[in-house]
Amino acid sequence: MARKESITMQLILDTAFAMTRQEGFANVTARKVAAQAGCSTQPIFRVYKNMDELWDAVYDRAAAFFQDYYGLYPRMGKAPFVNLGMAYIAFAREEKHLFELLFASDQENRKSMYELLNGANGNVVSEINLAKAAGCPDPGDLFMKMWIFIHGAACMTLTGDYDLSEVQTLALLERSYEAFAAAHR
Amino acid sequence: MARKESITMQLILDTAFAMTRQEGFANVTARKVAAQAGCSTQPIFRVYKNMDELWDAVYDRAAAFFQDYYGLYPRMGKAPFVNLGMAYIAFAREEKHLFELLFASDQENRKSMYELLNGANGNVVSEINLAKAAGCPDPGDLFMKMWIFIHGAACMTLTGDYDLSEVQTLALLERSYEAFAAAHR
DNA sequence: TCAGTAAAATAACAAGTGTTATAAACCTGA
DNA sequence: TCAGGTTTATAACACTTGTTATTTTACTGA
Repeated sequence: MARKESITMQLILDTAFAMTRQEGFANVTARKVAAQAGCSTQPIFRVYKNMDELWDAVYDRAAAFFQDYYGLYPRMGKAPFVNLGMAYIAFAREEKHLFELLFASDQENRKSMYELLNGANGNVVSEINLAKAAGCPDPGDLFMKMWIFIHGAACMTLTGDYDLSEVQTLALLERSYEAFAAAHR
Repeated sequence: MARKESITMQLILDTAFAMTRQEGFANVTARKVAAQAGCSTQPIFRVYKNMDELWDAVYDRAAAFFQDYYGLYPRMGKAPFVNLGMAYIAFAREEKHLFELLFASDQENRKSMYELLNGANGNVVSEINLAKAAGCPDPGDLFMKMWIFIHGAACMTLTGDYDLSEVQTLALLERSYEAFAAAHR
């Protein structure tokens, strides 16, 4: 019937995502994706109506990527929220552009931070339950405080204003949790 | 000798700065500045060698603007760092684009966060001295923790993930200071 | 008054952008 | 084999960007 498809949606999304990881979506253009994928710009606009649709796809991919990243990140902290926070800060350091896309940009189609963190596995809910089980009277409030702190460290990483080692960060988060939790008693 | 200058450096910088305030420097183009200033693009490049130089000028102006903003911001907090933090967070809410330019972008010519905060008046140093006078054993460390927290809240306002009132924010910062300070004892 | 000179306006260039028209390539059912 | 239809490549369009010739304007010292 017709010519066989050689440039798949997969290939285009893979390429655009890889470029976003390396240089941010602001530097992803139709021609650059095409060059990287070894084709013309035509297949891109066959698969995605326009660049906005490609952005949506890259965004969803980044969200899934973060979920995987958290899933694979080693558990080193004992206090609630600390493991999630460690992964978050490491993600900011190692995946600057993805972090920006997901957590530090003000796009139209962006999900809320809570939605992204909680993901499909209910990461946040689990941690809040942990805090509740540990006897915290207001675990939601504690989460808010911890997350403001953690987000602050992550954002400072982006601009180079925070540069503590993993070990130091772990201690910082554990102690901050302790400080916030103590204030609740 | 020559024609009188009608488009001054002042006018161009004022215009570019006002536009940056409203829509961010990413949306400031030579033609748009010219249109706003009621002239052609030529005077811009007479005064500034290129757009990068204009960026530098706008950046310095923004830094000075933040200093003024802090100077005029009402003192409502008692604990060290709280007033500075309140102004910082309000600045993020009210001057989104300037905040981004100064504190949440990763440009080449950007100053460090500490430099910007401390300014010409030694704002940070004063606050650290206050904490020391209040008997804090490690005021530098306390500042770091407080500032991570404050920066987190400010960055969340940018993305709409933080939306507490001024009164609530004040209470949050005061209590956080207490929590961090208590952990130092 | 008028020549010289600096500033400003006009217009253009070269890149780079998203997107689309057109033409070539290629696969498959008949 | 070959006609129809889909995918792809090639070009092009329309637009925006920074930046720079070129020309016009207007001021001032003589």
